[in-house]
Amino acid sequence: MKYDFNQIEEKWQDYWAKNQTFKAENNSEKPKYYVLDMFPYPSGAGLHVGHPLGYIASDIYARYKRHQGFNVLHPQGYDSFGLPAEQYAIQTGQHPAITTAENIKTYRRQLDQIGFSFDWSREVRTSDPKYYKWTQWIFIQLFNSWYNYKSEKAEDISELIKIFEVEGNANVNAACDDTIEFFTALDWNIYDDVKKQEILLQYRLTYLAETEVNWCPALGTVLANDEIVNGVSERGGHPVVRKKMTQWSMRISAYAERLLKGLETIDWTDSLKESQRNWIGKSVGASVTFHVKNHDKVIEVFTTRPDTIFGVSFMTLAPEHELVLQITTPEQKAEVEAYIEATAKRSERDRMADVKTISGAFTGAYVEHPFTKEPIPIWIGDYVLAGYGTGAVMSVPCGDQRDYDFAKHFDIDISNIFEGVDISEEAFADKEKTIIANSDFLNGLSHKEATKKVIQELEKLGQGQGKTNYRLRDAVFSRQRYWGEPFPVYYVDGMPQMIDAKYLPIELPEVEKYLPTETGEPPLGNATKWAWCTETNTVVDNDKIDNKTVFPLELNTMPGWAGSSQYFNRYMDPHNDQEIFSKEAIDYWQQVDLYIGGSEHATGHLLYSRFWQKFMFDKGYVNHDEFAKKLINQGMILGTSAFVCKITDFALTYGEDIKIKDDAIEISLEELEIRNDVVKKLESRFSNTFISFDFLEETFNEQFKRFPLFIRAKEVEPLKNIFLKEGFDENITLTVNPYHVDIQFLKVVKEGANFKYTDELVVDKFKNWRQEYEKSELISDINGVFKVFRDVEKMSKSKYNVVNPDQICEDYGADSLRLYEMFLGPLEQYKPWNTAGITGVHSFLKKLWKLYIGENGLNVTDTEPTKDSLKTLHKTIKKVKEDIENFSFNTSVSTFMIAVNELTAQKCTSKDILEPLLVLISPYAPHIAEELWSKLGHNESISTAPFPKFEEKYLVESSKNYPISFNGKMRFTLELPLDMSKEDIEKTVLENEKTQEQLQGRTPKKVIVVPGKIVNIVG
RNA sequence: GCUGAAGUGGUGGAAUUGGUAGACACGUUGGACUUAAAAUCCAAUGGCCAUUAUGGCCGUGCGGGUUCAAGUCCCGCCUUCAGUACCA
Repeated sequence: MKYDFNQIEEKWQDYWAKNQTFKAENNSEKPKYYVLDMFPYPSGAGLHVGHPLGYIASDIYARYKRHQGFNVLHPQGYDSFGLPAEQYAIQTGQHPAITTAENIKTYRRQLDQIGFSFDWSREVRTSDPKYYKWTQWIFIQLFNSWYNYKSEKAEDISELIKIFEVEGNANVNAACDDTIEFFTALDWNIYDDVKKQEILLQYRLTYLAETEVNWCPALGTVLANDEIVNGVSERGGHPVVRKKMTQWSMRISAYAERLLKGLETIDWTDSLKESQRNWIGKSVGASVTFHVKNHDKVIEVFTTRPDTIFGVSFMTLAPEHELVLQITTPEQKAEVEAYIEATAKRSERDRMADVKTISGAFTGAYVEHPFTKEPIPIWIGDYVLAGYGTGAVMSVPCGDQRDYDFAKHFDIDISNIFEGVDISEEAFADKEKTIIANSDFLNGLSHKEATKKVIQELEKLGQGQGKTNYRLRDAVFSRQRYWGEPFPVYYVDGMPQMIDAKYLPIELPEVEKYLPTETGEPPLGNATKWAWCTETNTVVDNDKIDNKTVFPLELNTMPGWAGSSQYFNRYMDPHNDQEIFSKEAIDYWQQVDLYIGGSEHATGHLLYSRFWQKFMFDKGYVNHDEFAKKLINQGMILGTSAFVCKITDFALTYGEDIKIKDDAIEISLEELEIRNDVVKKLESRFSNTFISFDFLEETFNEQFKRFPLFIRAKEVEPLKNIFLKEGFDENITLTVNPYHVDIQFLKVVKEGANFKYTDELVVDKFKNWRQEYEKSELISDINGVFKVFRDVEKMSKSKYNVVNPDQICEDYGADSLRLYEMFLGPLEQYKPWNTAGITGVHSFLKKLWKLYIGENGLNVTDTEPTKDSLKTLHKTIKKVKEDIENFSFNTSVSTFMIAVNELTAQKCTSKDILEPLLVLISPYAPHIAEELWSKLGHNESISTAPFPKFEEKYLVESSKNYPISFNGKMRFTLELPLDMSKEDIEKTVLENEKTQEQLQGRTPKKVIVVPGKIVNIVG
C-alpha cells in the first residue's frame, strides 16, 4: 500500500471539520491553554510560504498541549480592514468588502490544506460589523475615561467632573494636553457646556486635537509613526510630509511608564522588549526655566544633564519654536526668517538624511543664567526637534557632541566644566564619570551628586524640577480613508459626541467612490445614507428626516491597528452580542499563553494592544494588564528575486540621446519628447521587447536634480507633466536606471539560472540601486550587456518573488510542507525559501509509512519490544518533549528521522513502540499520524491521545564508549563499564596498548578522568 | 552613532552545565536494481598529506587569554543582518 498523501490529507481535513475536533469549550474540567497566531491581513496575493511558518509552530505547540491534556484555544481570523483593498477599490471600483471576502476565501482554502488545528467556530474578521461594534465600543470607553497619575489608572470621566466641580483642576494630576489652563471650581461651574467639553477633551484618553501629523499625499491619509519606514509610507513607499490637522488621538503616553514596567513581567524576546523600550524612550533629567532678557517670556528646556548647567554657552530653539519670532531682534530678523523658511522647505526625510550639515541662526536675544545671571545667547538650529521635549535645549558644548559641533561652526565660546577633560579634542571622555569643575556650588561633585544638588537649587529658585521625559507620542487615530471602522461620533457645536452604545455598530455606509470629496473631506463624505444620530440620540436614516437639526458625523475612519488591539480577547467569546466578552469567558481563558508572530509589529500592534489591554484592565474588564504571557517571533521566510542592471552597450549605442554617468544613464528634458522613439530603437536593438522603463515621481532628488530611476515608455507624458508643473527648468537631467526588465526576458534568465518555483522574478529596486547590486550575488552575465543578480528579500507581490504553498501541498503533501518549514532552521531565524531539501522530509514520511505498512498490509504486531527499540523510543520522547518546550522544532524533525532509521534497521514491528511514536509525530505531521493511528485500530482522533511518558530506565547504559584524548586531542575510544571507579579507569586506560603507542614511552604528567564523560592524558 | 542578534563543510543547519566538532538533511561521487528513466536501496563525502594497513597535520570570522580540555568562558577587533537615530 502506497503512501497516498493527497487522499489521506483530504480525508482527515474533512474529518476534523466534520467532527469539530479542535473546537474549544469555554467550560472544561481540563486546564486551559491559549495559543494564538497573529491573524493575517488577507491580501490579494494569497498566502505565501512565509505565512505558515509561525502557524505551523503554534499548531505543533497547540497539538502538543492537547496531547498533554489541556483544553486548548487555538483560534484564527482576519485583520480585514486596510489600505490595499481600498487602493484596489479606487482603481477598479470593486467594493473592498467584495475583494476582501474573496481574499479570505483563498486564505481559508490555503490554510485548510495545511491541516491547522484552528477552532474555526471562533473566527473573527475586523471588518465584520458584529466585530467592529466592539472596536467602536472600546473607543467610547476611552472617550469616557481619563488617566489619573495619582491612582496610576484610567478612571471614569464623571469622577473628573466631580473633582472640577468641587476644587477645579489645580490638584488634578492627570495625563492631559500641556496647554491646559488652571481653573477653580467657581470658574468651572460658570463655564458653558462647550467650554466644559473643550476642557474635558484635553483629559480624555481619546481626544480630538489639532496636531502635527504625518500626511501622505499619495495615500490621502495621515499615518502613525510606526506606519512610516525610512521617511516613506510602509504601504507603497510614498513620501510623507508634516501637516497640522484636527485628528483623533489616543493618549497612549499616559501609559508610558506602565508600558515600560510591564515589559519586566512578560516573557517576550529581549530584542522586542528592547525595541519597545527604545520606542517609549524614557529619559530622566530635569526641566529648567530660563528667563529671556528684556522680555516677559521664559524658555523651558528639558535636559538629562542638569549638572552641566554651568557649562551652558548658548540656548538652541527649534526653528518652529513659538517664541522665536517674538524674541528675535530687528537686526537678526531677516536672517532668522530666512533660516526658518529654509528649514520649513526641507522635508523631514531630507532633515533625517542630512544630519552632518550644521546650520542655524542667532536670534539676537539672550536668556539669563539661573545662577550666574550671565546673558546666554539664543540661537535657532534644526538639530533641535520641535516634537521632542520642549523644542528647546540648553547647549553645553563641552559635554555634548552636537552642541560642540554647533559652537565650533558658529564660533561660540566654549567653557569647560569637566575636570581633566581636554575640550579641544572632539572625542569626549565618558562624562558620567567625570567630576564637575568651574561650577560654583557643584565643584568637585560627581554627576550623580551634582544632579541631585542642582535640582534642589533650581527648585529653590522656582526655575526647575526633576522631570522624566518620554519619546512616546500620542497615537493619531484618524484616517482619511474608507475601508476602516467608522467612529461612533457626531458633532454638536463643533464638539464631538458619542453615539449611544446601544446603537452600535455604526455600520460603514456605501459610497459611490472611494476618493475624497470635492470639498476635500474623507471618502465617507460621499455617503448619502447612513445611520446617524440626532440630538435625542436616536439613530435614524438620513433620508427619513427633514426639518430637524442635522448633526454632522465623523467622516474619518479608524486606523488599521484599532481592530487588532483586542481581538485576542474577543476570541474568548466571539459570538457574544451583549458584551465584548463575558466575564465567565475571560475568567476561564485569562490571557494568551503563547503568542507567535512577526517582530515587525514590535512598535505598532504589540504596543497598542498592550495599551488597550491596560486600559481594559483599569476598567475591570480583564484580569491581566498584559495580554500575552509569552511571545515568540518567527523569522521571515525570504524570497529569491533576480534583477538586471547596467547596460553599458545601450548607452554607447544611443549616446546621442542618452549619456552615461556614474553607471546610470541621463536623458535631458528635451529628449523626453523623443523617448518613445528611443524606446522603439531599444526594442528593436534587443529584439525581444524586454526593456521597459519605470519611474516614481516621489524619488526625485532635488539636490542633484535627478530621478535615479527607470522610465517606462508609456509613462513619459505624465512624467513630463509633473516635471513642468513643479517648475523645473528645461535643462534638468533625468538619471535613468534601465533595469526594470520584463517577464519575457526573465524567463530566459530563469532557465539559465536554474530557478525553481519562481515564475516571475522582476524587482523594482529604485532605492540605492547601486549599493543593492554591488551587494548582491551575480548569477549571470548576458552578452556582456546585462548583468543578472540574485538577491534574497522579503516576499512581496511587487517583487514577484512570492512562493505559495499550494504546489508543494499538491506535490509533496501538507505534512511534508509542515515538516520542511520546521526543518529549515530555528524558528526565529530569517531564512531564504529554497525547496531543494524538501525531498528529504518527504522521503522520511515515506519511510515512516513503510515502517507501519508493508507490501501486504499492516506491519505492526503485538510482539514484545526489544531493548534497542525501547531505547530508541524513549530517547525520542525525551528529545521531542524538550524540543517542543524550547520551540526547537527543527531538531525534533532530525530526531524523528533518526528514530525511524533506527527502528527500520531494528525491523521493529512492536505496537508498544510504534503506537507512542505516532503520538510524538502527530503534532508535526498530523495527517499521516491520524491515518496510521486509525489503521492501528483506533476509532478516535489521535489529537487527544496522551503524550507518551518518558522513562529514564530504558536509557540506562552499563558501559560508555570513552573518548581517550592526549593533550585534549581525541585519539581513540575505549568501551568501559560505567560503574568503574576513577582509579580503575585510569589504570585500564594507561595499560591499554594504544595508550602506550601514543605515549611512546613517556610518562604522563597528569591523567584527567571524568567518569561518564572523557579521559584526557596530559603528556 | 547607539541597541540587539549572528558568523561552524559545497548548502540548510546540529552540538544540555566547557568534555569525541560537523548530528539530521540537501547536494555531489561511486555502486545495486532497470531495456531505460523515475523511484528505491547501499557506500563514500570538512581540508591537506600519506597509505598495504595503522596514520599525521590543519580546521567553528580574526588576534590574544583562561583551562587537563574552548564552537561554547574572558579581553580586543572584523564582518553581516535587524531595529533605531540630531531624543538634548
